[in-house]
Amino acid sequence: MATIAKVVVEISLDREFDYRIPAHLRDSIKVGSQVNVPFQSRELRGFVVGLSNFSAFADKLKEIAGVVGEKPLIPDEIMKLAYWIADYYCAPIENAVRTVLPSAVRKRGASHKKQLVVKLVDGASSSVQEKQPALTDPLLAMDEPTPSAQPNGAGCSVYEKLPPKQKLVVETLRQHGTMTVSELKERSGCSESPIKTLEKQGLVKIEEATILRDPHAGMELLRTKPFELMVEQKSALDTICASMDKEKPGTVLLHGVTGSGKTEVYLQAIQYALDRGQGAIVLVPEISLTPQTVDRFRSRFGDCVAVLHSSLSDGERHDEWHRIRNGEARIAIGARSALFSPIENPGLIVVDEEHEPTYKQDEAPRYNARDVAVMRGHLQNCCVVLGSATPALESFANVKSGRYELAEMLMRVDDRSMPLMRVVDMCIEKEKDGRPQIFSRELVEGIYDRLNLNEQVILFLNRRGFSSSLQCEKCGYVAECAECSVSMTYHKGAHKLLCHICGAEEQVPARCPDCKDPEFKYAGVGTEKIEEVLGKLCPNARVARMDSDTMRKKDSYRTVLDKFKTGKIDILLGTQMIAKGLDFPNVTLVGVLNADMSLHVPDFRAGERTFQLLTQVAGRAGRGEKAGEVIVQAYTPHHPAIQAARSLDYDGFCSQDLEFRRELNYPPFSHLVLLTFKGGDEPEVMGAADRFYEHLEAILPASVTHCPPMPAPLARAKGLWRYQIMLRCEHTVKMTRPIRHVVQSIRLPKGVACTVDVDALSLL
DNA sequence: CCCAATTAATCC
DNA sequence: GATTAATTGGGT
Repeated sequence: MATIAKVVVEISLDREFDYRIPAHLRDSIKVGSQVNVPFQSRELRGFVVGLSNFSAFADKLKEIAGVVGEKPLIPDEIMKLAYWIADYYCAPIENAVRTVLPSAVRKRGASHKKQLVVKLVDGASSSVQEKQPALTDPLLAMDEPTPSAQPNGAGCSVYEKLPPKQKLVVETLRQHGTMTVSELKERSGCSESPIKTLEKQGLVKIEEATILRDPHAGMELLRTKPFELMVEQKSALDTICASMDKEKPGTVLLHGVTGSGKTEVYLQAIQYALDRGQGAIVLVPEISLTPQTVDRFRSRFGDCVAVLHSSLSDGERHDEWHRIRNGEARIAIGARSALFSPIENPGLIVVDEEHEPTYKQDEAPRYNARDVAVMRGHLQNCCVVLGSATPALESFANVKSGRYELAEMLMRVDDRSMPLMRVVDMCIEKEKDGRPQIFSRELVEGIYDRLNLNEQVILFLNRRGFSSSLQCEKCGYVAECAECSVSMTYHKGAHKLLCHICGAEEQVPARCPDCKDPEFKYAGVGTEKIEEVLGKLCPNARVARMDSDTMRKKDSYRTVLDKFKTGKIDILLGTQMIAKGLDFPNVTLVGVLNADMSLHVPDFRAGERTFQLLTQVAGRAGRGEKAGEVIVQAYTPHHPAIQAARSLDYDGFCSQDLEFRRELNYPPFSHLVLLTFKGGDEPEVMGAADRFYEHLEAILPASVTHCPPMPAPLARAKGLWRYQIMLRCEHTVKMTRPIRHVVQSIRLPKGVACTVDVDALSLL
């Protein structure tokens, strides 16, 4: 029996501390237990991460003061995951432990809600029906009404003699079963006194019970049955199930074009896991933006799904977590952090839209949930499915190298064809009219045609605001943010200049601050401007703009989409947020206004991102009976990323982009680690980066590609200067081990901070 | 040579 | 992160 516990405390020290386990706690302390420990002069909370009989600090050991809860909060496998994350992503272990356990569970005072409930005493009425737990068969239809009690009871004479108010209370309880005092008061319309009297007479009981805060209360969904699968879907499902049957299940990359029915494959694969007595985890990129997908899981599996929505309250989150922990929920669905749900014996982990950068956390630990999912699958002998219409090149490469299996679905369901994509060369348009155009003639005609046919249009431009800069025509002055190295965006609606990096607001100057000229040039078009132009182009069309400016209010997203679905909007105009997941059958034209924009960012993934974006946006068209069309406007129409998207040639795009990446030793041919130094004083930041690099260079193995620090593409943000060191190597440890060493050995000047981003996705 | 202020070291 | 020990530096 272990006498020493290794503990990480809640403050970020990145190390373990040894404590003696007092005899009376020997049985209750396990790896993963939350404990209170004396630390210097105070008491801290921490987690037991290991047990031992020896300690190098035997002379100064203190005793664990107490343990929180009976069962360890962190199961073994999740603890192993936390360790792997801390190690691989160069993060403090305490940070990783914190990440795998929601704060709603970890924090002091996190508990189940206790309330007083009123219950009919047995025998008081023989006809009372207890509410049945609908756990047994997930395929049973849920929408059948629970049989209600017969109105006249079993001829109970005591009941007949009750005063009317008390009669009403008993009747309410008979119909709806046990409920809280307040609910009972509301439903029966009585005050508390008749309930109290009934209690005195022994007809009802008032007792304390734990109440589950149900985030889906009152939102019953019709249960669905598995659909008949198409040939490709069936074969994909077979691949997944075969993998699950293996002794060592693997990772399956499910490459399915938009509309090929990936979700139904997930659903049936999960059913297979449930049938084997296993659970499942489903990760989606942005859960608040995919209510339709989430609803499909709930309507197939009902209450054994725990939805870890970002808008849950701490209490709801706490309860959902415990519903998973005690096995009541067998399926967890949510964003990134849902990966750490304590699903016991998971048989399947699904990562939907695996290429999405939102799976990467942008604070320590900077983990990628897709890659950690593969790791969890490996640790728990569980199959992992990565689904996407445009898999990341990293995943594609893992198929090629044989690490992942591939399942492909290249046909849309119901025999629909992929939309036809046309690329319009905006340079030619410019020559025709002598000046840059926002809309090409083809796109304008396309819009008019669709409006005449009463069909709908989606227009996509990935830039919000009215114009991306405000420039003086005379002297060339451009309004820039005081804190960041970017120009201020002009927002016409708010009549403000906004910084899209730090959010700073400024008044729009009446005249140029330098030369006092009152004329400004509005350069770079945003969605706000498009909305204005559309108003002139087609004054009768009903246009809705969707970007983070118009989506400020909580449910405006749902409101606009509902309006679009019911045909109250003709043209939906928006940024990123309308690129994914939307499924509107009446949309027959999708226009992409400036496809080059994402191509010209200084990032080796620019081509890949553009290809993905165009493919995803195109997938919004032609999802109904009528065929869809996509018009892409670009200044570099012949760019391989645009051409590949046009001809729906995923493989072709990959082989050509991989060629360029191989030459420069970029991922997926290497792993990439990005070190960023930030601070308020530029020379100091530069100096710190240089000094770090000197130490690092001296101990880096020859296989690591590296060059000296340079200013980040975004040289300054939120008042901080940024310098970067980029490292590339086939093996991550060859970079992270030396980095760890330098981080621990040299001290950065006060006011300069360093972040380590392993497998960085954003290079800004 | 003193004391405040800043910086480094430690926590089991 | 918070406390304590060590070091600095400007004053007399």
